[in-house]
Amino acid sequence: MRILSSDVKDHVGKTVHVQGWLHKKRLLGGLTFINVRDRRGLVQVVIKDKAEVEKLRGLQIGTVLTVDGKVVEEPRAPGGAELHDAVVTVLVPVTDEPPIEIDKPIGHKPENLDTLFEHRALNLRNLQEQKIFKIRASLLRYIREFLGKHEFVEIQTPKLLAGATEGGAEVFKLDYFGQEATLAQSPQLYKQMMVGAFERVFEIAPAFRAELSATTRHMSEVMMLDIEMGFVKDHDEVLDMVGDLTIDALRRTYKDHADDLKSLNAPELVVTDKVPKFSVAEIHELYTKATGNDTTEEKDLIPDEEKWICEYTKKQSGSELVYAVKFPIEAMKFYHQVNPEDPTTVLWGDLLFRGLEIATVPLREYRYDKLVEQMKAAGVDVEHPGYKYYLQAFKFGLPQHGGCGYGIDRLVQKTIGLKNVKEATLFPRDINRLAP
RNA sequence: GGGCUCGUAGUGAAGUGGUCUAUCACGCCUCCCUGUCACGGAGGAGAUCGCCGGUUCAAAUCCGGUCGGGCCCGCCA
Repeated sequence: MRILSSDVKDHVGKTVHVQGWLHKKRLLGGLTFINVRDRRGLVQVVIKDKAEVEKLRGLQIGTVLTVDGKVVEEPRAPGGAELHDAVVTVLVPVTDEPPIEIDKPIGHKPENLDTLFEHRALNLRNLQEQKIFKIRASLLRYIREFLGKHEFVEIQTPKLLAGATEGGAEVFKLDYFGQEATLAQSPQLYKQMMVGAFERVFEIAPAFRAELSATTRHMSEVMMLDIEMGFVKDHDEVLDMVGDLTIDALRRTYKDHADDLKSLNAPELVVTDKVPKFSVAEIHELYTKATGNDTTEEKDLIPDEEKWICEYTKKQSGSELVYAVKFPIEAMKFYHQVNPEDPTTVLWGDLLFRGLEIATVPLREYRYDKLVEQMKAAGVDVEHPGYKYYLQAFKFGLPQHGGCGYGIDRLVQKTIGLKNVKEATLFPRDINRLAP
């Protein structure tokens, strides 16, 4: 029966069978140490028999093997135990030298990332690199658990669309049996329709954007968390739900992955029980006053402002999370709700974390006539199949609702403190990478 | 779409007109080594300096083009 690396120490005195990959060889003459890697980590094997060592001659890191050996308690061994009197059986010999080293921490300098992604399948055999994606998996689990507890139904919506989208980002176009289709840049319209069925829905799925952006925070394929909830009394209720979700997921991650985060040099988490809110106008004013760089005419926040307000809030309120709310009407999309208390702004908030926008959190226009009016004003063809069925949901009754589009890759990036969003992505897609 | 930058063994770096017949570290190969854990020691192989053209007595080094990266701005579910 197979014993996993982390359980070896529980079998002192017994002979156990481990399976894994050859991770490291250290030959010291009459004594050889090898590390075997499995899904739990590493186990150290001590080999004295020359014939056993000889089985590994010419075999490279990555060789798949089994080891049968006696578990010996040994304070000098990592984990406190190791295998002795080992019998090695090679299952899949690897003779080619790997193109990158996998048993040492791999540098994430920007100019080296291309090499890492080129050899991603091997690079992810590095235990340090794996931690990023175990943390990512946990974040997603905590998010699902939070939303499940709050009675959100997880849905999946189509990614092949009939051309129309809610506007904004550039879309990928493709041939669909002779007609033009696009790849979804967001499940926006579908999740709103589903409020009419389930009240509260969410989806975790890829979204595709064809922008020619080449920055550390953009990719062509991103993992989006989309949430939509009905019967909300105001914008704050939506902002708080998304804020609470984020705080909960971050706190749990920092608790459960404390060691991993530390070894990845993640910053200390500084959050409060509620995410502080500033209007865009307030941020422009504060930033202009503090830096002398006048942004009061900007419709959106500039990247430097996003960084600045995060640092400001961390200092003033002890929160690395902050909301920018009440965006100017010039920036609105047709599905946003205009602020009834100030028609020059829309009820739309951006959630910022450690200097980066990670989610947009608006309240939707739910009144059919008002929505049609806003769509027409935006130049949208309301008879187009991409919009017709969307409007049907409103015509037959949708309550006031709001939600968010939330960048999972960016959340992972910022949680760990990675410089580039692509480092938080298994196989990133950008303007010049489509493989592996 | 605009701007700025970088391409040197498998990997990461040094070298920015001549002493470069290109240096170092890791990895790889051979040998030595009984407590390694970035093991140590001795030796060895491995690079037409991204590609094309130009300037020059002389180009990894300067210039132009090209291909491939990176970073920022714009744009942005």
